[in-house]
Amino acid sequence: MAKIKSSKNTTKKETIVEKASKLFFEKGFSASSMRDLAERVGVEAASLYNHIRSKEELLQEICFKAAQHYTENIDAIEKDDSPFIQKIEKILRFHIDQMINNYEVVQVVDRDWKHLSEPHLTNYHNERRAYRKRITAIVEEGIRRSEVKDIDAPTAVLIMLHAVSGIESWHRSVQKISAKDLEENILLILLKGLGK
Amino acid sequence: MAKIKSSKNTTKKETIVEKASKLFFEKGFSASSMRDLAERVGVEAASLYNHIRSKEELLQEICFKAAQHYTENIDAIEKDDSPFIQKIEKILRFHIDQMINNYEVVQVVDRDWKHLSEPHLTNYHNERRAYRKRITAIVEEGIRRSEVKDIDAPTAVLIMLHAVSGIESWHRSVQKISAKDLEENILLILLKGLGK
DNA sequence: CCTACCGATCGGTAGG
DNA sequence: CCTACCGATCGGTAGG
Repeated sequence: MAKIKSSKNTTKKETIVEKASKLFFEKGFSASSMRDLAERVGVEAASLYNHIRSKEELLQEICFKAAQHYTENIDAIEKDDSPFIQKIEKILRFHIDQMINNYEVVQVVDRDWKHLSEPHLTNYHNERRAYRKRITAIVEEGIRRSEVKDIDAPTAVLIMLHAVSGIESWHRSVQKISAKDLEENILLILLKGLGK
Repeated sequence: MAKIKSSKNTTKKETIVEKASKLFFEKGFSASSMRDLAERVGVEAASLYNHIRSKEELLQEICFKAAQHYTENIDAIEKDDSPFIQKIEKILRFHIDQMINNYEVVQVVDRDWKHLSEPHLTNYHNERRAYRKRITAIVEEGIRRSEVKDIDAPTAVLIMLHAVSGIESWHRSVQKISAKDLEENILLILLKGLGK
């Protein structure tokens, strides 16, 4: 009776995953119930299972789709032949953009990926580590070429990725600066530092 | 029969809160059950309720104790009459220390404070905002005195606090640098930037 | 501190 | 896509 709305370009499953991203973002994966989700989608809880296999499959979709997106970006940046400090800038800009425009997914992945079950948990963990290693390699090459300060590269990557994850709360801030100003401020801080 | 171990300086309740911090850190607040916790404490689930009122009270204890600790630190830093860039450095060092030595609590608070119920949720939210405002004021004064770059202060605070939260995964890293090196690297990156 | 137990809610299935 | 329902587990209480 109450059918799931989905335009030509999105399947019903995609609609469910999208609603699930927002729900999980708001309540966290574990505290979100399939009845919660069903209500937002506009059907009975049992009906969801015609489109998905389980609650966890939703988390899998969210995590691995995001991982794929990240991998595609780092692929492009590695091929790029600009200076390494610019590669780092591009990585930062990508993550800032993601955090501004796709923050529900990014936050859910970061906060709840540990709730994946095996073998997905190990797979995801490996993808995550591989991704960070690729960024670390770029930072290390930047150091070798004297484009980047002589710092511990893994630490720098930790700082870069987590600093940007803070932008999530920018969405709720009262005196909001523009997305563009936010991006430039973050780049200035991370590339040039707070001190004068 | 199976009594809760507690040395002279810790009450049974404190022992439970400590075990709860570790459990919540590992599984998240919502996915942690009181039966999980009871097993770690070494008693039956029902016995926990002789020491605590509810599961949520544990989260309250964790969140507000941490908040108090943060407030005490910022109190001291405000009284301090060193240059503002050094105040910022002290704030960073405090948070780095917390993340290294008290990471379970810090992570639980950051990830799960939203699961507090009213009026605790609003109280905690206000404390959090007030704390950030006090740091923002310090950054702004640093800018006014030309000790800090002319950046958007609220953004700088977001970056500072969240960059440091990334250290949590340092605990699980394979090639671990020392805590001291970690701290100096983070300060170098945040105060002087990645670029050369 | 434990045994025994409660009502509520969970993820998910059967059958149409 | 819904109604009806299942077994499991949840936070928490009564009573000793």
